[in-house]
Amino acid sequence: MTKSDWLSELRAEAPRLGRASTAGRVADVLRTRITEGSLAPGTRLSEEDIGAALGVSRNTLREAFRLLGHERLLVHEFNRGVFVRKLTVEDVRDLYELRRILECGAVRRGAERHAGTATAERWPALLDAVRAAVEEGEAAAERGRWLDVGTANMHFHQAVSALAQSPRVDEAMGHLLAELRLVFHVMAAPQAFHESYLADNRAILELLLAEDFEGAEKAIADYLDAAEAQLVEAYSAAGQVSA
Amino acid sequence: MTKSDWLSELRAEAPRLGRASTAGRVADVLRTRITEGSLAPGTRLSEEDIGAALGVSRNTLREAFRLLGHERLLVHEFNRGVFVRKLTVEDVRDLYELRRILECGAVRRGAERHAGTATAERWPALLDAVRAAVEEGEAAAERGRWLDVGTANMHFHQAVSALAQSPRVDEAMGHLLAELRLVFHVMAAPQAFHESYLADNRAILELLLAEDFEGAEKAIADYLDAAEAQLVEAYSAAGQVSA
DNA sequence: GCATATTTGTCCGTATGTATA
DNA sequence: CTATACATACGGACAAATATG
Repeated sequence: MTKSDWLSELRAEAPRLGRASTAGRVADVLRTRITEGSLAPGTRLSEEDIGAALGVSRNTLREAFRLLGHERLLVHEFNRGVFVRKLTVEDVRDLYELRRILECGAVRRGAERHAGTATAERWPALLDAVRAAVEEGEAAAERGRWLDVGTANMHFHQAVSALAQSPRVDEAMGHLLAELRLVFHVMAAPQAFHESYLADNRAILELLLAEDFEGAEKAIADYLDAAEAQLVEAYSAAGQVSA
Repeated sequence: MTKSDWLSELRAEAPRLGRASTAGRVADVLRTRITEGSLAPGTRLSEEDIGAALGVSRNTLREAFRLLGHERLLVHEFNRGVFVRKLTVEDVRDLYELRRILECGAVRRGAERHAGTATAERWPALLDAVRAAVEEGEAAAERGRWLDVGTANMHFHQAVSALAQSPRVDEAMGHLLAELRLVFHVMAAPQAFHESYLADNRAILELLLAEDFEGAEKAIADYLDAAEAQLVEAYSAAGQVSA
C-alpha cells in the first residue's frame, strides 16, 4: 500500500473524530490501522501529512503518538519522527518469555486464590470467559473466518491471564497481545497458524474445569513454546533482520 | 510542604534543563520530586505555574505529563488537570499480586534456562547483581542510611526479576517499583520496615547460590505476603480511603 | 442558581536545530 | 557542502469546561 493510499483512507475517517478527547480518538484510528496491518511496520508517520489528513493540529497529533508509543505500536526516534514498530526476532522471543511468566503465573495464582475462600464466588465467571473465548474461536473456524479465529485466540489468552484477578496483569497482557498483532502479519498462512491451536485451547479449558491446574499450566507452557517456535521460524523465513 | 515551597525549589532546577529532549528532562525532574515524596500524592500540577517555574512552554510540559502518566506517577483528569497519583489499598494489593507473578516467575524461568545450556554463561553475572544489591543494603544499614536501604531493596528485587533475562520483564518491574515508591512514603517508620527484610534478602541470595530455586521462590512469596500485609495495615492506619 | 474567573483543550504561526538527499 | 525537509520548541490565541464567589 502506497503512502497516498492510506493517507486518503485516513481522510475518510476524519468525520469520526467528533467525541471526547481528540488525541485519544486519533490514537484509536491509528491503532486500528496498525493492528489491522494497513500501516506496515517501518512506515514513517509524518506529523504534517497525518495531521492534515485527520484535520488535527500537530500538538494534538503528537499527544496521540505518545499514547501509541507507550503501547509500543510506534517508536519515536528523536529528531527523526515516529515509525510503525518493527519487531525483531528477539522481540518475538521476549514477548513469549513474558507470556510464559504472565499466563502460567496467572493460572497458578488464580488456583491459589480459588483454593482460598475470599474470592471463590468470582471463579465461575472467570472460567465462563475462558469458555466463551474457546467457543468463539470454534464458531469462527466453522464459518471460515480466520481473522476472527485469531481475535478469539487473543480473547482466550486474555481470559486466561484474567484468572489472576489483577487489573495490572490484565493491562500488561493487553499491551503484550496488541504488540503481538504486529508479528502475526508476517505469517504467510495465518489460518493454519491459528487453527492449529483451537484444540489446545479447548484442552486447556477442560483442564481448568477439572481443576487440574498443574496440567493446565503445563499445557499453556507447551502451547507457548510451540507457537514461539513457529513464529520465529516464519520470521526468519520472511528475511527479518535481528537488530 | 506548601505550593509555593516546592514551586521555588523547582525553579532552582531550571538550569539543569540543558540537554536532549526537553519534555524528557522535565519528566526526569518531576519524577524525582514525586518519588522522593516532595510532591505529595493528590497535589495538582498546574500547567501554567510549573511551566513558568521550569521555563518551558505549556505544550512541552504537557508532553512531560503524558510520559509520567504512562508511568502511573500522574493521573490525568480530562478538563481538570493532572495530579500526583494517589494509590488506594486496592492498588497496593494489586501491585503485590503482580510482583508475586513477576518475581516468582522470573526465578522459575531463570532456573529453567539456567538448567538448559543456551544462556548458562550469563547466570553468574545475574547472581552477582543480586549479591551486590544485598551487600549494598547491608552496608547502608550499618551506616544508618535508611533511605539507601530502601533503594538497595529496590535494586535487590530488580535484580531478582532480571533472572528472567527479559527486557520486558525488567521494564515492567521498573515501573512497578517506581509506583511502589508512592506507597512507601505513607510508612511511618520506613527504617524499621526496610531493615526487617535485609536478612530475608540475604537468605534468598543463599538459596539462589545453592540452586534451591523452589526454596527461593517460596521465600520470595513469603516475603511479599509479609510486606504486603505490613503495608496494607500501615495504609489503613493512615486513614487512606479505598476508592 | 447564576455570573465570573481560572484553567484546560486545541489550534496556529514561527524560529531553530537536526538529519538526509 | 549545500539545500531541503522535517522535528522540536516556543508563544499566542480562543473556545470550552470547571471552579469560585
